[in-house]
Amino acid sequence: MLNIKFIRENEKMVRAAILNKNEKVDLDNVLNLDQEKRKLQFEYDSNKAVQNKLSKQIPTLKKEKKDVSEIMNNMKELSLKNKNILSELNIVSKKFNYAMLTIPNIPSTDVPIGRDESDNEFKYEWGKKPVFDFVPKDHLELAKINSLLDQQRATKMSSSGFMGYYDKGAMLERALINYMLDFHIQKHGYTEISFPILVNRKAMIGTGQLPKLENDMYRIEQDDLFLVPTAEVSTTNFYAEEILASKDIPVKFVSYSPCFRREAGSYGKETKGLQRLHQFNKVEMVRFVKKEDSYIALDEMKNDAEEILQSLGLHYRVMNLATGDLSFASAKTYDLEVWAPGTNRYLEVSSISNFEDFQARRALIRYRNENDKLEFVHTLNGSGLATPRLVISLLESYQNESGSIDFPENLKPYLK
RNA sequence: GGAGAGUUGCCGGAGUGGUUGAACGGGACGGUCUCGAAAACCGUUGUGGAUUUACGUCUACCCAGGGUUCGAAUCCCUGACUCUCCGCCA
Repeated sequence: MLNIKFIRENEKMVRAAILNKNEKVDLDNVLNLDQEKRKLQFEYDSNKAVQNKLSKQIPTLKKEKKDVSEIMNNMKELSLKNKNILSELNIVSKKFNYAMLTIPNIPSTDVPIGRDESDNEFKYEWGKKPVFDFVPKDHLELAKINSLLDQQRATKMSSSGFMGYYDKGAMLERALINYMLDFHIQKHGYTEISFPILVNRKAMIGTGQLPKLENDMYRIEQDDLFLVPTAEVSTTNFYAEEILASKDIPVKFVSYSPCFRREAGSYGKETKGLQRLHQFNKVEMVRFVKKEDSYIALDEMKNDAEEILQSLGLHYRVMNLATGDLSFASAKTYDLEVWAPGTNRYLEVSSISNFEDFQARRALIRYRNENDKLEFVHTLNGSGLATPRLVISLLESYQNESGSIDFPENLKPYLK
């Protein structure tokens, strides 16, 4: 959520952000509601002031045994009038609050302006594409040869878009999760947490998935709970409605969770095999930092994620997302795209984002600064990493001509 | 799922209709005292909104949302959560 005062004073910038992010928001409506709300608030406050003042006189007058019937009658009228104003104010406030939730965050100044992912800016790459003296197979062929995946049975018991891992495949995935968690905990100083993957509406609004993406989320109607699309939701909401002491931040959390995405309308879009699933596993990093530190933290987190890929010897490139590809809540996002030689594509395995105070305003996460003043924290998160595409890249990068796989040394202790 | 108890400020805890943003105690912060510290004493100590150049003023908030009333932390209704006991259960 943006600060309404900021919106009033920087209307142009907000309009540009909405346009560049391909969002459809009626900003005029927001500004009108804001004005109307303030007008009603003023009316209510000044009427209430009169009412309170008169009301305080009543007990004294009564003690002096004076007749209060006339003043009471006047008060009745005043009170009724103000109640009407209040109910109007409540209606306008609700509309205003909702409208505020539909305004996206403003992209940082060094985010390239562009329509979609084709405008993402290439920053740099690490390693080289592996060279094979045979035609590399894609991960589905390799999985078949080694009996690692079973999509048919997953679909049988669930529905399309779900994947099953079998034998060494299941072990590999579990190994990766543990490997990455240990890596971030031991080498990068994160604290592991594990919180519900079924969360309420408020939490989903807090991190910005709602109201925009309701159709892309799995929802338990009976309880109005949502399956998280990422551990970001439960991890960032850890501190919702709390005030942190200056000494308690920065906070660095890492959390593993399954992630659920309906991906409504994305069928046929590079969905083969492990590329795009309704359910997948992911290790997620989240940071809470002071506002002046968030861009340094963003770079650190990008490195944290990169080191996983480096330690596994996988070639990848780093992209600075263009405004049109940036998520609703993000101010700046780096994507790490790992190379998959058999699929012959770069695959996104990590998004690392700085939300500045956008999520903190929604979820009400604040801290006391050195001067004891309350400030909104800056929140960040980054995948570290998502397993399915990492599995694709590992299988395809480390394949032999026979179809067997030689996993990197670092992973071997986890594969026993 | 059944029965009961509760939810007040940083914490403990009072407050059952009127000047209560909230007694009292603790903590924290500032000051006096001291070579320094402790003790003692004095003072300060919430958040949002509106308005103001500013000092300030007004308003809202005692789990949330409604209601009664001239007036609600206090009465009524609905909901959430916590605790205790019983049932069920990995």
